Amino acid sequence: MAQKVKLSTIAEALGLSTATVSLALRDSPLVAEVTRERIKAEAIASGYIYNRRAASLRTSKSGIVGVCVHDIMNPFFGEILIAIEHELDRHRQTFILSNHYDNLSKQRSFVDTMLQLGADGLILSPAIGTPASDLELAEGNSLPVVLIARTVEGSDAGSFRGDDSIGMAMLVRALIAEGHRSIAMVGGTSKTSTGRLREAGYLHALAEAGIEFRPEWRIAGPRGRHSGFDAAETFVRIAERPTAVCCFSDLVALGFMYGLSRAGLRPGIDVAVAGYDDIDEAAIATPPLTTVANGQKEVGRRAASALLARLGGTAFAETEELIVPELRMRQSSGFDWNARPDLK
Amino acid sequence: MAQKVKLSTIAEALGLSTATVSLALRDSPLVAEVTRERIKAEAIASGYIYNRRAASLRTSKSGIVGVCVHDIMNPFFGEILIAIEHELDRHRQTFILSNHYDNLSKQRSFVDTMLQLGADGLILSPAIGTPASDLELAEGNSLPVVLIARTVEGSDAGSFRGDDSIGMAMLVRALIAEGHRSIAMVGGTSKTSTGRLREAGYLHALAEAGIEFRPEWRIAGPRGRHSGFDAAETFVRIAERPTAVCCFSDLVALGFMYGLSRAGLRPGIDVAVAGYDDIDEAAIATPPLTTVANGQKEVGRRAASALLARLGGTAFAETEELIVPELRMRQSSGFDWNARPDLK
DNA sequence: CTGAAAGCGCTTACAG
DNA sequence: CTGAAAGCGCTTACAG
Repeated sequence: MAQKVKLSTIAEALGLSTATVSLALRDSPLVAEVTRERIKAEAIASGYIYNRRAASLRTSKSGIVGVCVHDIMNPFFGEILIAIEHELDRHRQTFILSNHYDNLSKQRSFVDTMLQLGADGLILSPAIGTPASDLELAEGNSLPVVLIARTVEGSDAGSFRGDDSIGMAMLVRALIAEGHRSIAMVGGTSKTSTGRLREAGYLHALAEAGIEFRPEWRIAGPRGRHSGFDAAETFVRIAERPTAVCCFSDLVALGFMYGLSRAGLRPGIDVAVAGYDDIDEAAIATPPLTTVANGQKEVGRRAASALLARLGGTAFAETEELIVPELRMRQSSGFDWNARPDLK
Repeated sequence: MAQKVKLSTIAEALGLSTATVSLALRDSPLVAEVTRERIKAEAIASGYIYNRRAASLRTSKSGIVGVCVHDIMNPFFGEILIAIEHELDRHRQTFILSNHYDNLSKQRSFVDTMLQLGADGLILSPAIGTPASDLELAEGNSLPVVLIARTVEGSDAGSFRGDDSIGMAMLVRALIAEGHRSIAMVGGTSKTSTGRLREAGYLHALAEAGIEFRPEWRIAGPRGRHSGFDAAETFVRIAERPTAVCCFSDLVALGFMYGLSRAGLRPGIDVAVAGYDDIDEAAIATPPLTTVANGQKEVGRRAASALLARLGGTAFAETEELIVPELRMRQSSGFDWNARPDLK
């Protein structure tokens, strides 16, 4: 390791030119097979390390895809990210992952870094308040952008996600079918498209069934486990407590169920609870969580494929059709009417 | 955005040299203030994007730090990563995050990519089976490595982590103090230093109290929520069922508690359960989880500081001292002896 | 099938 | 305080 090994080191050792070495290392048919083998052997023997920065400077391709979401620790994104990773790996793209925590300036500095590194593409779950011009800045500097989970108003960047309003409406309809006439919604914010659409689905299903919505049923805000937990405190203080609660996400629902228990209420018995996303944990939770499968894997796979197609210059291989949500009924919504004879 | 703007574009527009522009943009005192302001204004006006690849090729500094752990979705790592991110952000280093899923060849390809991109440093939670030579390869190519959570035998790479054996021993002693004489340990593997050390602490505390360890008490393997859930099935089939269980991690414990409930046993009442790590969720879980605080924030902060110090050429600012664990007693370990009169 | 030469966009001594 | 020139390590036409 005394001296850094570069193409020219190999070339000199073998009495060849750097051009030949470069071609051989990338399996060009232009180089005779014997020569290629000699070169590869020498590269390994000498501990050669390919300098991507130099190559990238020359070719203006970096093999890097940037991925930025609110929170990589959120299992919802985790499942999407695994699918993206899988897809990008297959195409030997390096991916750079980051959180923006819904902080616009963090997201901007990420996009900036990607621009500076010459990333080939971007997959974004846009931070709250992302203006279309931010996406145009990237696109304008030949950095294609694909969106996941959320949309950005006024932008024509493709977005891959589930059908949030339909999904939430399906869920609320199912709760109504179980006999519930007072249903709260916990979590989510109107600042995101996801929040707006799920709330719209909730309100739509209520209206459709002729149930009059009451403002105190809507506890907006929570988007994580901890804030879901805290929301239970607000919930138990509602004068005429709803018999069912649909949450913005599974994470919120799981935290909310912890909060109900803490308050002495049994989820699934005293209060019906439902989540959204069907993350891995939902099926094993206590009680198992009723939720809506939101196609995370499909979202990740399609977004990555769409981006790769754009990089390859191919026409959009993937459609932007919304992924159709599926209901997962489990015990958390199995409200026990016998426990509340007053409501019968 | 018609033509790509580079240093020379700005230089020409202003009738200056690229050298001056380059210096001005990096706030060199060598450039007169008026000139600097003119240059900066022009850079912004023209939409100039700094090309880091070019700069990095020239300076052989990339401003990139690679971070690779088994699973970024694991909240244990999540908490470490936040601390690392915070520390690196302050020093304007870009960090590239990746999972290796304890797959050695994934880890190798990550290290390789970092080498190719000319990363300045690496923070690694080494995959199972990582040989010291893998770390030497990186170091030998001037890529400094700092370890978190685990150690690598035969390597002198600094490792930042909690004192696993002491922590687990403390926990088991506490369970013994509550009156338990039969304590199982669920999860973890002897293939990692963490697994070996926590098991050693467990065995040590038993021996110390004169309790004879029984092989069926040790359910090795699980390291995630789902496998913790599955382990409960094995646990309930133990002939003389232990009254307490200490788990390899909080994630395992949380899954295990779900599993116990599924099997009809009440965690904290029928079986005392404890975790390890004190992740955020532990305190709000049902029941709240007894565990050991493992200093994730401190691990992340120290590891990042140590790496940055090495990059800066400073002597190691952070010591490699193990972080002292702290007990967090909560209700999950509050076994109700009255529920099992046979054991009194 | 192989080589010589230019150039990607920066930064860094070195002059002036 | 500013400029001319070399060079980081690749790849890519272009010759031969």
